[in-house]
Amino acid sequence: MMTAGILAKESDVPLYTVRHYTRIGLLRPSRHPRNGYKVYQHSDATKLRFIKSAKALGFTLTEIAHILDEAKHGNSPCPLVREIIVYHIEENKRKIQELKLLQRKMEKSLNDWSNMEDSMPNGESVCHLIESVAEIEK
Amino acid sequence: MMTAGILAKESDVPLYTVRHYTRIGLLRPSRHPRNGYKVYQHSDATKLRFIKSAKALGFTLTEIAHILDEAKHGNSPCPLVREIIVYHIEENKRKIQELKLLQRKMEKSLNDWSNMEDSMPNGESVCHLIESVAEIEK
DNA sequence: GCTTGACCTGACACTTACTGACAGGTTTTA
DNA sequence: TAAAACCTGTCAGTAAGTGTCAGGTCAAGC
Repeated sequence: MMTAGILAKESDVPLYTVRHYTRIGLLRPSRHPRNGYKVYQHSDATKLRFIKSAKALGFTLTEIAHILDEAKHGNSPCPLVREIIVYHIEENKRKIQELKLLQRKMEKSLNDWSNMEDSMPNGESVCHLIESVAEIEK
Repeated sequence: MMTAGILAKESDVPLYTVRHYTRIGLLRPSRHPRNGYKVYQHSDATKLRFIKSAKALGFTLTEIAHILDEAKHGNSPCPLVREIIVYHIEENKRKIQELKLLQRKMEKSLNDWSNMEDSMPNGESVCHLIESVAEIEK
């Protein structure tokens, strides 16, 4: 039994994150009958810890919501967890390749530009440095 | 002199993107006096081409807006372009390292989990697979 | 018993770069 | 002349927060 601020502090999570999770329904506090303040339980701290761990493993909040939902319905969320991480492993591999490609492209551009003068913009060109990269790719 | 649809088609950009760029002020069409339709010039096509190229090099729309602004004020945007790409090269390097770390973590987790049974959630645990990863890290 | 400061509340705007849908007005083509 | 194609502005949604606002509540000190 605690307020949002206490839960945030004890779980080492910013207060606005606790509020955000509450707003999107990941956390479902009850209400203090007297003042209407949100009241969190010990199980919310467990849940918040789980959310932190899952996020650190690359799970999105939407996926975490599905996992929590599965658990709430009395099913083991583990098969879903295995399925999601397999997908993330593939996606992340793709993403890394994409960023590496961009990295090479940026480094090559900067290098090529070292021999080029700055130019003034006109109706046909904004910055010939960037336009030259597009030209090469054609 | 053309409408949004024509500009989009000629520049091979989705119509909603042209509208989006217009809404955020990257493109500034005049108005047809008769029907109030937006009217784009040849220079907008040049600009749109530039935006496409800059985006492909990793520039954000906000950065592109600054570059365009510099050009509009009659200054060469090239120094700014060089400065931004140097920053992106560093940032992207960092991002790649971060994703590689995540990749190793995910692969190790999936591997470790192959020897673990699925579990049922309770008040102290949601999914022991994910919680075990957090435990190891402590 | 009252004030002050810390804490709580909901609501909203902003971030990135679109993506999609909506209702209604205009233009072109058959 | 009517239907098809295209135009308009506006709004909501995406992911995951981050930040601000005005105002309500609580505990401590005087």
